[in-house]
Amino acid sequence: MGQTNTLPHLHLPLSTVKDRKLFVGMLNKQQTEEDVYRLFEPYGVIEECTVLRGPDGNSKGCAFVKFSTHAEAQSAISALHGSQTMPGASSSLVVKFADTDKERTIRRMQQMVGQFGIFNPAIALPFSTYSTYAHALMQQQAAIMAASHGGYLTPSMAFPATQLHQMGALSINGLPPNSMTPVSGEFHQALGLSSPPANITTPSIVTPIVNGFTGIPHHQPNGHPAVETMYSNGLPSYSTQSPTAADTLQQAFTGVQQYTAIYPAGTLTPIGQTLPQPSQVIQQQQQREGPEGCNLFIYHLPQEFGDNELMQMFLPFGSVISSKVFMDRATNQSKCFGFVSFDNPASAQAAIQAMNGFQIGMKRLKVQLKRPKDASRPY
DNA sequence: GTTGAGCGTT
Repeated sequence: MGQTNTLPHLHLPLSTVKDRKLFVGMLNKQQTEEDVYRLFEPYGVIEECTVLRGPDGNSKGCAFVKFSTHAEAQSAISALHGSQTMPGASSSLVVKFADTDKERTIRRMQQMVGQFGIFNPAIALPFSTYSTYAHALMQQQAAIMAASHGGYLTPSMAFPATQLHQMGALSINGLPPNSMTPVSGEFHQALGLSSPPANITTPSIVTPIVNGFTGIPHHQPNGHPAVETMYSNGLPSYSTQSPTAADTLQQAFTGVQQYTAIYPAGTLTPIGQTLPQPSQVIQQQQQREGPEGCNLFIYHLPQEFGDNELMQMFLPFGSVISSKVFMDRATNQSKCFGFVSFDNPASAQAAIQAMNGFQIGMKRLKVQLKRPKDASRPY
């Protein structure tokens, strides 16, 4: 005897909203409630259908659809998730159960950390009753994270205060450190940030190997020219610079050579850092820009450069707090520009002086301060 | 060919 199509409300306690409410993503911005309704109608009785919109009324490209039963919602997922790509959408339709309240709370905290570096839930959340709840949630999350790491890693052990500062974790002014530290640690783990975002110290392996740009011959299996060959065609334009600058540049490119030799394409691990176990590979893209005057825009990067090669190239000028090469999403190819952020403006200026106009192959790097996003703000 | 995207949780 198999299952029969019993009506859920006969046996289950009143069906909770969350197990029959769906989040729908990857709609296009033109699709209305009615369009979404028609899409989901075949799979059950729809009690609610809402397209999420911004303040200006424009669709955010996603929606909520609430069915009358869990089974209907599940069947819609099975039938529709990934089934099609809406015109103008960047990937196929997403249909999944909507976040629970807990997940929503955590998501909000993550957003606030990403935007403001706020790690104190009493500040991050608008109401104190929520902050108590959030704190409990974070402890729960921290326990899970700790368990998955073998339980030995605490944030306070993993990060010196200076490094936390670089990461933007201690950015609340006017709060005594001892009021923040315990909370920030738990929060840090709750957000899955238990490994540093980048190797901030200069890798020791760069230092001893300074032999010029012809480098160590090695071949890459993918048929791309090895990165170091790009620097072997003549000494670039920095020859008028001081010997100190030249040394620094040699270190930079030797770093790239060493890096690519050890970690061929695609790995995310900076040199000098042990390869993480898969369970430790956690999203670490929260941090973005550094302070004003610390963020560089770099254009004409070699096609082969990824985030880590970019970082290696700029590490000799200071503490790189982030590096990002823009990729074409469709082709997964570099767009040959990117960003590097330092923790202080002097490093950024030193990097500009040394690297702007640097010739690589047929191109010269453009290295300049990133344009501020509010560049032409009126008043 | 040019500035931190994208995927969005009421």
